[in-house]
Amino acid sequence: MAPRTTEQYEEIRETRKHQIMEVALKMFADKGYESSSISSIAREAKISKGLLYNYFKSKEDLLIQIVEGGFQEMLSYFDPNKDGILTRDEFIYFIEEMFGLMNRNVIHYKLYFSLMLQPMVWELFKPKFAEAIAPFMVTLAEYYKRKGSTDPEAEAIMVGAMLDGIGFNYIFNPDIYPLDRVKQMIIDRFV
Amino acid sequence: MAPRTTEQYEEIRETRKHQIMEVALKMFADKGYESSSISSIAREAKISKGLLYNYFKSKEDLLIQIVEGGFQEMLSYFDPNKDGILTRDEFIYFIEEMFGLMNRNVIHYKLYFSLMLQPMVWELFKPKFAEAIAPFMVTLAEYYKRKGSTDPEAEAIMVGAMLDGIGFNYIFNPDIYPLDRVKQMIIDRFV
Amino acid sequence: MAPRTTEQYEEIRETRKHQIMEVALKMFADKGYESSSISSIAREAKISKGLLYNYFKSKEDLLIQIVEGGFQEMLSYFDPNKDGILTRDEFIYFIEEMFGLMNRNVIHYKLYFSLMLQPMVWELFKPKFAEAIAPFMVTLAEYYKRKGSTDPEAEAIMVGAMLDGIGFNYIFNPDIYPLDRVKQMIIDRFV
Amino acid sequence: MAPRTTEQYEEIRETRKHQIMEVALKMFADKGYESSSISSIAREAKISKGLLYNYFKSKEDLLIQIVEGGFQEMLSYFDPNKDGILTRDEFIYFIEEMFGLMNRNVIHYKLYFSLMLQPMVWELFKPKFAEAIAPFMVTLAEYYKRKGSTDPEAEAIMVGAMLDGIGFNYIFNPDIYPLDRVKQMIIDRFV
DNA sequence: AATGAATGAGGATTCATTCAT
DNA sequence: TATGAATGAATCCTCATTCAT
Repeated sequence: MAPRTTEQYEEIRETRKHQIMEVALKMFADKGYESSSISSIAREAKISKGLLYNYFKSKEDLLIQIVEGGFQEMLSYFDPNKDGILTRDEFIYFIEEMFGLMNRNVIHYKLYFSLMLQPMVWELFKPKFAEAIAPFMVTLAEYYKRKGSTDPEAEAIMVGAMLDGIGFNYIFNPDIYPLDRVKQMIIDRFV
Repeated sequence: MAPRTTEQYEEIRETRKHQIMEVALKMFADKGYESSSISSIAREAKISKGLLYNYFKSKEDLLIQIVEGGFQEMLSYFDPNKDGILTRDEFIYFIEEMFGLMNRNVIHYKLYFSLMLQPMVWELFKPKFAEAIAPFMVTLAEYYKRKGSTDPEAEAIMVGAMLDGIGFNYIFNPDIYPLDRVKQMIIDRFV
Repeated sequence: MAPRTTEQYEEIRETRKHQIMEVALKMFADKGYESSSISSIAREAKISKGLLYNYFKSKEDLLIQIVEGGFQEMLSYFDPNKDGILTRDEFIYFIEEMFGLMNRNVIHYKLYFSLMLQPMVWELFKPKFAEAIAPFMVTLAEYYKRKGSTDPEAEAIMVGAMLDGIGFNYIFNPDIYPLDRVKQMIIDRFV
Repeated sequence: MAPRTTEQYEEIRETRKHQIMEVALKMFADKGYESSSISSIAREAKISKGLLYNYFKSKEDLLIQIVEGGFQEMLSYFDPNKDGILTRDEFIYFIEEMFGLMNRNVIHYKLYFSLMLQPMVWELFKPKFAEAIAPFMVTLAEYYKRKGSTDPEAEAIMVGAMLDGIGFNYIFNPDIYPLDRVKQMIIDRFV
């Protein structure tokens, strides 16, 4: 057989890497970062420990790559047209997307929440996250200001907290959580 | 010389125990249960590892005692008169207490949130926690039903999520979080 | 470079495993199970503590594998043709083998005796051991019955005790113990 | 109340000491020396750890005192009239005593056997023991020589081993072991 | 004489990481 | 690229012993 081309190798590498990251994501989210051993991740991914270190230079590096991988998608839903003005429809769209995202990526959410509570790890991601959240909060506050709220900033913060809280609760019982009804309730009450 | 009296020993034990629990609570909340070693807790508490085991029969026992210690106070604020009917004033009182509690016990909150995300550890507390929450959600749903909500259950769940979310956000920036204004907003909007 | 083949790994494992078991057998027999630390076994075997756990999942597992390893040979000498009837020649053959075994495996004997006296450890082996001994005692009692003994069962028990006692005494002074002469004496007196 | 006299104190000390030794003997014999902790011995004896160290300067010292305490009685039965000549009646008397001793002191036997197998501990007692056993073996060999045995020394060794073996077996099942029948068998066959 | 709090060394075990092949 | 043997530091925990009271 002819030797593989560089592209083929590159592709194999990419596949393997995702395969490992997927397994690791699941384990980190399910059992926690500390409680997931490299050995068990490698075993689950059906590769050797040595090979894993060929793709990730450390356990922490593996975590970072997983988190950053899922991060971008999530951020892309904050104020989609980036004009700083949130219309009613955009807000609804955003809520819809937010819940859809939550639904599709429970496991990522679980991981993010758990990481947020481990300061040493969270320090790594906090800046990026804060940077992405801040403008959204401003936009949201302005939305409520236009609607004549008595304390637009507090209202924005409250809505932000609510979304966090729902995500937080949802990850524990994704199967029975009435996500759609809660979504509707938010739209009725807060848009 | 005569040995210490039972009371003297009792007092020493009580003091030491609290000293250890305080240090451990802080470490567990700050770095997570798994990442906090018995060695570091003992070092921080300025005692030997061995002594810690004189007071707690295992690391898990230490955690349990810390969590259960803080649990009681928290539970006492759910529907104070226990009649299953939540009046407007009781609801406001509850919200006020909830926020006061949050304020005074940030660190306990941090610990609870972090525990919830460590499935293997959370198993230990989930039952008690669920048992305590359930009646409150029922009571809350009935409150909204009486107010004529279109979907009382979803509304109760949403409020629950919001309180969780606020707690969650608050623990990250207790110093600048506008807890009072958010509290007022909740009372305006949800009571 | 290519990784080792499965066979190469298999061979390494087999070698190492025996190396560890040999050292551990000696230490367990010499100093007792409780008094032999994994650290010292690893040191003696010139490997790291960690590696030992690559081959045995616990200290207890190490012991079990050692004991069961030596067990099979020993059992194969009880009533070789398994018909439940012990002829004079078979009895002599058995005695001969028993002493030969003792001679070759002093250290295993020493281990067995020492294990029998550590109730918590012995629980692990007692059932298998009893199971192996019982039919032999029955066979032996029948042998003496056929010979017209007044109390065949007591005689069988006595002979069993004697063999135990000889083993027990022998392990303390294997170099000067007159094993052959005692063997002859037994054949003269008890066959 | 009048202060206690020196004798009274002495008596209390002696009582306490025996109380501790009795508890410790039982634990050492039942669970092994290594597995019996000073804490548990003190707890069982209903005294404090500190007090135990008031009577015995170390765990090893406690063991030594226990063993030496029980040693004397046992030794006194080897060739009672010390004349070096064993008559048939003396031999029978000795056997009887031996079995009686065994019966009354299973627990001491158990401890001795277990100690014999821990060389580091046994070194402490071996000399005394050997010293006591040797003349008995000589006497016994002479007894068989007088009876015209083909190999008196081997026969003496065999009988010694048998007694050891019976003791060894007896301690594991004192309740069901047919001590009397075995004793009778020995007298029939070896006296 | 008596207590039990306190220590610290040592025990079994786990695991991220390295490396020869 | 791929393997898993090998390491050693760190983990939780136990226990003989000391000591202030």
